[in-house]
Amino acid sequence: MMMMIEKEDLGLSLSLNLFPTSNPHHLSSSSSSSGGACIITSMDGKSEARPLFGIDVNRAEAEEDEAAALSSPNSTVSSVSGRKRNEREDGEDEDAETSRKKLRLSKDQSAILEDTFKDHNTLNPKQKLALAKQLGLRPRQVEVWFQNRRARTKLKQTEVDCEVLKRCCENLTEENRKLQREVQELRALKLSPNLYMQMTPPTTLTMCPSCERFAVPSDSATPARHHLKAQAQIRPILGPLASSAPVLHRPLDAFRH
DNA sequence: TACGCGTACAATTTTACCTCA
DNA sequence: ACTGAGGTAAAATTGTACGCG
Repeated sequence: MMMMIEKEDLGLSLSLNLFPTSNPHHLSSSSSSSGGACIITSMDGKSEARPLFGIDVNRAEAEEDEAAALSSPNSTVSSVSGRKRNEREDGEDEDAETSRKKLRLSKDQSAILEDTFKDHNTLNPKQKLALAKQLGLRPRQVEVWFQNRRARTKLKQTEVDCEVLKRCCENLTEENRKLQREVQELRALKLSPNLYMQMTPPTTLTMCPSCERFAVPSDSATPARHHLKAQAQIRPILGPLASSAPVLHRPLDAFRH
């Protein structure tokens, strides 16, 4: 499974080239082969007669779709209502088996689509039509590819965002742990007053840049708004323990008891 | 304002292909 | 070597929402 995941990384749908073509536009299915078929022997040993590029579904209406793509850009589902959309193809109800054969894009097709997607992740009708023509696909297929590609991109981005948030959460948890320890240490110091009087200020003692005073327990009990803001601003200079805002003055709460 | 059309998107289904027992 | 089950990615479908003329 891992191999597959690597191979298909980020939807770079580089399918196995079952239809090796020397022709860059390779679409061996183009013109001459429309309606033709080849015998495919798959890895699992099955052999089947399969239209080149699965264009039984695809190729048949390519031309009429091209015509329709501009005037009534299609192809798109919402414009087909009233009857089942998978029946719209051809009108004639050929074998249900072949009516939804899935096309596997060739490497070249995928590469071209990817390149185009890099430039713009949506297509206007003219671009769609041109690309479809270039690839020997139906405009609808190009459209679907872009839709799915956008979905993959979004999913990937969501995963990245999730990972960032996860790390952020871990950092905050760790910092919280450190601050809790600090609180405990300060409490322990408070229990021995002599030591407490001689101690150096705690690392989290903050100074308000607007009034230039150190925050003391009484201040922090009813902090003015600008104090809170100021503390957040100067926090970065207070050392490694002070790296995130949400728990700003908590350690000082320890002095209240 | 209602309506039809075209498009994008989310969710889902279907298909092709891979790995492994 | 062959086969079927299970899993994954991606092509395709379906339903919905939105903007525009």
